[in-house]
Amino acid sequence: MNRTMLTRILSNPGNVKTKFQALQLHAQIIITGNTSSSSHTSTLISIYSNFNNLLHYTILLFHTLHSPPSLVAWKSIIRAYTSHTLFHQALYSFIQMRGFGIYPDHNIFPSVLKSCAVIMDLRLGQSVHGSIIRCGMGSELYTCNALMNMYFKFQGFVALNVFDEIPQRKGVCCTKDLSFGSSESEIKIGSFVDSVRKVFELMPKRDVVSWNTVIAGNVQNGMYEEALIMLREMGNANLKPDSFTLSSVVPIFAEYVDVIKGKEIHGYAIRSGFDSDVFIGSSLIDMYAKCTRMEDSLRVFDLLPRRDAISWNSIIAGCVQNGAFDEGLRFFRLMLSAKIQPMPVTFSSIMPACAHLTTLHLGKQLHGYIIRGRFDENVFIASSLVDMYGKCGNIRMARWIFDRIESHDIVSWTAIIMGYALNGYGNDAISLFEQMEKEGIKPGYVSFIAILTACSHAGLIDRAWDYFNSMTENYGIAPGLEHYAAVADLLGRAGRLEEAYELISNMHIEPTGSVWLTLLAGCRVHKKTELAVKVAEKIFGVDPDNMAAYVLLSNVYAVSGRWKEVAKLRICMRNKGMRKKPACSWIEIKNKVHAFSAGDKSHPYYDRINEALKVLLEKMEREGYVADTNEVLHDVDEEQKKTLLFSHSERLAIAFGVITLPAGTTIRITKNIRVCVDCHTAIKFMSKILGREIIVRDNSRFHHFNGGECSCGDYW
DNA sequence: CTAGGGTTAG
Repeated sequence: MNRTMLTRILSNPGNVKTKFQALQLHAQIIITGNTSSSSHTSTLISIYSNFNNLLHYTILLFHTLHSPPSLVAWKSIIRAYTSHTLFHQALYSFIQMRGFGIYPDHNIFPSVLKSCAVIMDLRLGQSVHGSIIRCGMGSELYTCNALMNMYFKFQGFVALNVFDEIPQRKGVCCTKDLSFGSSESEIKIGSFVDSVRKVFELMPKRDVVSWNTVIAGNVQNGMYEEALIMLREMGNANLKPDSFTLSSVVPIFAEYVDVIKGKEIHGYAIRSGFDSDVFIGSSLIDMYAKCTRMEDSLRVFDLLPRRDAISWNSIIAGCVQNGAFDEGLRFFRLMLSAKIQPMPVTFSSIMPACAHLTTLHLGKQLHGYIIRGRFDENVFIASSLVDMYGKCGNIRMARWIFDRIESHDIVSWTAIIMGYALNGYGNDAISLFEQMEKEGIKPGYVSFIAILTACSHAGLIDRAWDYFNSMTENYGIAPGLEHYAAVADLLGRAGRLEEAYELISNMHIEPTGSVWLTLLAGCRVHKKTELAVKVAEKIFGVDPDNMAAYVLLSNVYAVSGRWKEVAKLRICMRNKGMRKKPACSWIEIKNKVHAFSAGDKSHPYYDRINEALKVLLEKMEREGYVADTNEVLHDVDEEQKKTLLFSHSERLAIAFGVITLPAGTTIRITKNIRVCVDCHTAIKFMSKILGREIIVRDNSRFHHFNGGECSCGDYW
């Protein structure tokens, strides 16, 4: 190859199609001794920068330039850095280029603006905008699109309240190095949406990307109505929504829980042939799931021709959010066997399933996976681990992980406080809450649920009122159903039933059946039949099929011996097709869950369990245990009542734990309804006699039995 | 030759 041929090739760099050709060309330049020609080298840099894994050659060549790099060379190196997500380096090169007095041309600005947007350099971004205007590029289509995108990213950044961090985020980009723009320009918080509007309005021509950028930006900043207006205007401008538009718009209807509108978009996507798009698919899966339409969600997932990590995340999160925990776990396993790498969010989505199922072994397994994948430093994941261990009753592990989180945010604080609350350590929860406030973290809606739960489970009425009032007065948070329920529950169980009734009657939002239900439970504990009937009527007024209310009311009647009423209720329930869910307890032994229901004789070890219970009972009675048959709500004689008590599901599960687990280890069981008074007393005796910790999780909390005491302080 | 999208914990 001679010089003329070389020049011809280099004058038409678009002809270089493969990496091999590029390398060959490089060799030719060296062979023909043309290395000192900076125009040849610049062309080669630009050729190299088009290829993905030739970044090192690009950089190397760039630094061998003898004379100051040309605009082509600068653009190539900036483009190469940007495409390798090395945004700081890209911006540094841009600033250097300006330092050489070289004027950028229109097609370099989009990359520069993107880099500013990614590394959140607000100052440089605005400064580049100034120079764009001064270069007369202020109405160039691509540049304007990139500008609008950048300003929307900035807006989101400001909304996150992390504005203080900006000086540290400057990185290598020091504004003073810029030879253009006002280096000390003030950043006006909240003006970024206005900046977008200005850019958008001044655009002489807008394409689909312009509209998509504005629509997506509005959605990401929570301005849904504005986004929908823009969608309509886009149509008026005779531009058809594409797959990008649709996948930005679908999340709006997920947020609005508007499945009708969501389906409309879905239909449009199908008609336009976008329904196999992974992006749209994922947002549709999420939208249907948030609208509790899991069948539709699953169908979209099944019909996707290609599934990436995000489609898997969406379906897993959807299942878990809708309470289909086993299904969620199934998809998680399928994801792993489909060889799709889980992402940090995957764990955050699946963890609540372990927390709800209290499958500690599964949670531990996931924790192991997280540590091996080095995901454990992610705050999201750490918080969900704290939550999971707290909800599985392993408060020590929850605390251990909590203490290892570098900087605690509101979510991790709330998770640990809730952990202590559920496990009956009300005072620890309160001192953590105070510590959180001291460290300047403002408690939010959920934090108050946690602290009120803590007060409720520890019987701290005055503290609860203090927090309940301070929530509105000091933090401007209006109490929601959960807050009312926690306080009503506390008052109810403390016997202050009239006060609870007053509270619920004067709520600023309409009370639901479940709020009244807490009071009904209080009536049952304190045997207040008249009030119970009144409360039950309130419940059936808003929620006629509330089964828990039927069960509680029938228990209230049973306590006061009104068996006729009990029978009437039973018939009523049967007519409504309701069946009382049988009491059931579980214990996990060697990763296997063993379930027991009261009087259940089906377990293969039944004889040994029964024997163990008998031995235990003898020892308990010697220690002073007397069976309390008051709580047996069946119209039977004393002896039968005792037999019924002794075969309660929690006792069977504990006895099975005693005969299978090594002596001294903790026995953990889960029960689907509240543990009864007599079993609570009995388990206290058991923990003392056996000299081991027994942890019982019922449907609302944990009981840690140790040395004859329970963490709930007999208050539950 | 440069620009835009989906999933997340209490």
